[in-house]
Amino acid sequence: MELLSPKKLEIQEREQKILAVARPIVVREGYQALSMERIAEEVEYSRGTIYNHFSCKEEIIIALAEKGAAKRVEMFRAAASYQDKSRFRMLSICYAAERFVINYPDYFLLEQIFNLDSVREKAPQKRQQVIHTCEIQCMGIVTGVVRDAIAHGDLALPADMTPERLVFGLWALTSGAYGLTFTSQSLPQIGIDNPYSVVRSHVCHLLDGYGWNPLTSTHELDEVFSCIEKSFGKSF
Amino acid sequence: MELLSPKKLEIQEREQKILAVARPIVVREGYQALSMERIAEEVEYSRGTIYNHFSCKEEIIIALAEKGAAKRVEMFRAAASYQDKSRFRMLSICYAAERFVINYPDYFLLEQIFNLDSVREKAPQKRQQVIHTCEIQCMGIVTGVVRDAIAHGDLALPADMTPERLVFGLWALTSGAYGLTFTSQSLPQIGIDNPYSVVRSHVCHLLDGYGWNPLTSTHELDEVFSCIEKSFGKSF
DNA sequence: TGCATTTTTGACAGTGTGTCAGAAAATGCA
DNA sequence: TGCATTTTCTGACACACTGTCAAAAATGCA
Repeated sequence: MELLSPKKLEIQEREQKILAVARPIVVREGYQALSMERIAEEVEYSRGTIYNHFSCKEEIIIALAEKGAAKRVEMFRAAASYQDKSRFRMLSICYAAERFVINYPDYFLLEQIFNLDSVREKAPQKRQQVIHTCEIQCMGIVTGVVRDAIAHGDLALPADMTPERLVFGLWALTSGAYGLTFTSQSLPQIGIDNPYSVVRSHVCHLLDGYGWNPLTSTHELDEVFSCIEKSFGKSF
Repeated sequence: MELLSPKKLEIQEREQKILAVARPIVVREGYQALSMERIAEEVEYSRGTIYNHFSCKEEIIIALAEKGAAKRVEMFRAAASYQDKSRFRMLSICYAAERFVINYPDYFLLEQIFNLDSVREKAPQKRQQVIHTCEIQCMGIVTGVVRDAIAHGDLALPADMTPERLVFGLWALTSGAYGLTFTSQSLPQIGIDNPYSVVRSHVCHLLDGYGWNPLTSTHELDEVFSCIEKSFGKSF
């Protein structure tokens, strides 16, 4: 399909190499520690060459975050396509969100950094658009499951609630919890040693609060999730 | 109590002046735009003098975040001290959390910046401790209300749930939602024009999911919150 | 091979950091 | 008040990083 000259190929490869070098720096030492100078040293090209690929270090952050966003879409899509009761599909997506954070904590951290205005604003519009599109895609996948639930009579939303609003709540709950997991120093001290199981529990009770059938009783919770876990096997 | 020499007083005042100058820079132009150089220019002292007060710009961020954390504790305390049914007190605290973000978006943004490892790690341990203590205090206030609810028979938690875990869920939901409100570009596009009312609704349904009495029916929701709003009047 | 095009380089000007020796100011005391 | 002592302030210094651009090197094609 694409017959690239050796030079073009080298350039493409170098782009990936730059990202590969940048990623551990950002993740392990923070955004502050990332500098074009340092990247140039590590990939053994001059700073000018790095600037041919990325206009600034913020663009590198976004390029990394893009990969994460695409991965999440992929995982959500797989989870939603699982054929079963609507509630089970919803929980599968929550499981996917959990696995995303556990399997790719780097991507999650990068997302947090990207979310800072000061970082996002410096990067080119086009890159931001890619991530935005992924966000909308995830949203679409999850609201799709909610709509299916309503269509199948598993769920009846109150007048002031829409599928989007419900999903926003789940999104807030999970991203908030995982965010706190990474940033708050208080969690172990107050006895939250496994935030993931807490999130699972809250998601279930929130769905219960909206009457999304079939309700999950507490003792079934682990069972349901281990069933979901099995059905995905090693694929996540 | 404290008879300070005029010089000591001047120094104290200058510290506040530095913070007052730094705050709008961080909030309006982002963490990137804050520099000791710029602060020095604006307060009309040399850079060396600024360094006598704060070891680095990260410490300035934390000093600002400290004020916000203290404010939140104050608001939570006021909300929890409201004498009424446990569920009503819980919702009052959620209202306080909402007002905090609405009234002091600067503080909320600063908190987000402070939460980045790269910023937090550079600041002195002692400052971090202050914020951590505020976090624990807030936690204590809210879990106190949960414990009261259990003691009064308004709430019975399932076996795997503790007051701390429940509060963690509410904390995640609210901080996640408000975080998204500030950072996500997708919200208006998917019809989330008032995230605050969505959070209110989810909090109520989550509490319903746990069977925290008296359950709030959807049409009562606005009523309950406007009642809370009135009871605090202008105090928030 | 030679020449046009593309790619790479590193020097440059600019902005910022954190430190520290010495200048300046404030304070205490006879 | 004058003067020694202490405290506070300053700006020059060494260093790190940014983003640019003219010149150098590599590449590819006739």
